[in-house]
Amino acid sequence: MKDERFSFSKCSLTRSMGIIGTKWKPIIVYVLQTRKVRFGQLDAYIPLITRKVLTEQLKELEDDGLVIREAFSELPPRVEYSLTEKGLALLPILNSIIVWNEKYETEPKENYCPTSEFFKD
Amino acid sequence: MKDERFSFSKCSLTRSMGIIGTKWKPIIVYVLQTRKVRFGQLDAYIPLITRKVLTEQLKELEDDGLVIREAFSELPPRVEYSLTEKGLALLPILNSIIVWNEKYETEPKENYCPTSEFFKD
DNA sequence: ATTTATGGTTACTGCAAAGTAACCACTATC
DNA sequence: GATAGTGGTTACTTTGCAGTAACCATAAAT
Repeated sequence: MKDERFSFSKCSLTRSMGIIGTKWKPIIVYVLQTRKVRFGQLDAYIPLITRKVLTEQLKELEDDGLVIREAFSELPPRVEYSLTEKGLALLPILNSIIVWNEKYETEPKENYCPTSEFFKD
Repeated sequence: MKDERFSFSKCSLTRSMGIIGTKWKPIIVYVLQTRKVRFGQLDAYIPLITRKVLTEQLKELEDDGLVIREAFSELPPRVEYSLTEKGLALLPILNSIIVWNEKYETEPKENYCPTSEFFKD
């Protein structure tokens, strides 16, 4: 997030929300898990995300130190994304957020968060 | 957060970020802890927050089921805010987010998150 | 030439979060 | 009357997130 109101805050919580408190980043991190995933796989697997937003968010996640982007010199072009240690450390927090929400959501809804379970090697 | 792109999402993570992924709500929840705190105390203790935003965020936190607002029939007017069980359950998550950020922040900064430690009974 | 595969990029738009500035209501005190 | 205490409310503005639509580049296959 480029919003300096978040990133320039003296409060660690606020700075953190500037990184993860967005619509798509948590999902991307959650989907990556421990795998290396290609752009097109992410695009196909995360419902409703546009390639424009996916590109942006991956770039920001890379800037924020959560994601590694590995480009290969080959054609068709091939790029793989994976989590850094920092990104991996966020996973249990995301899981606890899901558990928290599902426990206390007023009108319980199904959880359709994409996971990495469906990726084929 | 009124943004329906978050609250109407099928993904529990996205709905959660719609509730907590904002600038001020995490701080407000963090400050409340287990205490009953008055509007003016929150205003005085959370640096830089405007009464306008504080009012809004408290209202939304109440709507989201994280905060209880208790108004007393007296003058001067007295209103007290406290966390619900749902709000209390979020505290350890906020703590782990702080720990995560401080561990992995590129250029470590001081953490000036207001806490409830300074409230006098 | 057209389509497919791969990973994007660009121009534009709408909307909500957050901020600024001013104001409100009631009561009590000086 | 002015100030202070309490808890707000209102009108307006700025900014960035996210979405829409179209396009780009390279290579290979039909």
